[in-house]
Amino acid sequence: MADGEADRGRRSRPADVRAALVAAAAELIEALPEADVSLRAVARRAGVSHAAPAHYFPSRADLMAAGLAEGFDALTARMLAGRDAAGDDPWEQLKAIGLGYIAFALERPRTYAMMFQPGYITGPDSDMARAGERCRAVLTDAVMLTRRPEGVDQDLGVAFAWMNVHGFVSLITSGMLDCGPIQGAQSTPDMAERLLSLMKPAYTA
Amino acid sequence: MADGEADRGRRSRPADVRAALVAAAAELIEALPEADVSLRAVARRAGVSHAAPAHYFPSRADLMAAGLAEGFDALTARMLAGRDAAGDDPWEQLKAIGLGYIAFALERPRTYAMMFQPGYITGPDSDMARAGERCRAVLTDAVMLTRRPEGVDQDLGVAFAWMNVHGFVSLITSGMLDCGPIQGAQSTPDMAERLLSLMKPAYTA
DNA sequence: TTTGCTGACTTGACAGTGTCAAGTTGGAGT
DNA sequence: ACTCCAACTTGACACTGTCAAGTCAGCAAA
Repeated sequence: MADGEADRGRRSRPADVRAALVAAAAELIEALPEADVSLRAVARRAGVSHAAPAHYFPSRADLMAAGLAEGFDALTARMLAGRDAAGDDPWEQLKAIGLGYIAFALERPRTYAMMFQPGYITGPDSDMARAGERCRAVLTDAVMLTRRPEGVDQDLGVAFAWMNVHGFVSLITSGMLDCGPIQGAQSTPDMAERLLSLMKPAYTA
Repeated sequence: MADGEADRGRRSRPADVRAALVAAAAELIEALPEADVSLRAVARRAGVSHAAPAHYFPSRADLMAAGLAEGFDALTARMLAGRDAAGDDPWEQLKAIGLGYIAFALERPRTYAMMFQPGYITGPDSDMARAGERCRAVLTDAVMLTRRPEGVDQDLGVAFAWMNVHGFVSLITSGMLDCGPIQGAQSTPDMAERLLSLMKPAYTA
């Protein structure tokens, strides 16, 4: 992205290999169980030797973190799309953000689960941590606009909203929660909508 | 446990080795990151050869599942202890169950996280699945006793409560949520109490 | 007592893994 | 033309899960 000349190289200038590795990692993260996403499998898919990743990433965790940072950015985009499609009511906007969040997590369950796996965020100033921070900011802004009951400060409101959507998708994807047999809920999105509606009292005056 | 004669064997009758393996697995699951809990490390800790586990468990996942089933039972016990220490009000009982749930998860974070990792529950009639079912039953019973607003059926109530506590502890243990900087919350349990209180409108008429 | 058998492991091997050390190579700079 | 160096590759090591084969105590039958 920094330099524009992309014409000269026959193949694989440094930036290309790095980008290919990250892209391959992102693909395999969604395609395979976490334990099977090996450094060597990523290298194979990117068409480089098994030790090439070591030149760009100190360890397997760092390569995974690069792929997961893209996941956070995609999640952020989904939340923003939901918000912008909603009306002007702060609560409706917050709910739309939550539904966008849930939609992303259910579409890319393995990526989502791995994003929250401890061990991949190395430090508070890593790419992945900053991507996560941008994601959180969307939620924080939306909560800030709501008029909450007394005692529900902004941080509490953010925590409540986040733990609801995160808990929901985690239970679904881990197979603990079945939306099928639940009375009156035809589908998972329908169930998500009904559940998020239960949060309303915390975000309306 | 099934047979009483423990005197004859010089050492390691079959039940002993199996139990030692499960106990070693449960210990290592809490002591080490998930990827480091290897079949061989468990076997070493139990004092048997690296292939001994294969005689009792078809694969690594099955051995882990046995350790995690114990985790579900401990979680169930914690929830029951919370409920029994609470008063008669159904909502207070439900909240106490939630706080017990959270306390367990924060005390044994790695065990808890692994319990919800997909891939360890092999089938609906596995030991681990049944332990999970017993755990869920405690929550279901407590929700059943509450008087909920119209439209909040029992399944919806169970899902809402579960996703709240599960989401909370998952965000905490994955480092996404810090209780430190949150206004007015001195500690994580204090924060948990304030957050669970936000669920009250869904469980009171 | 000897024989044969079976369950409960152990030993050994194989392919695959993350990571480190050393080698190779193609292009830029002088 | 020569040097130099980044960008890899090759090779090795210890470790992993799983399978095949071996060992060995205890027991039933002869």
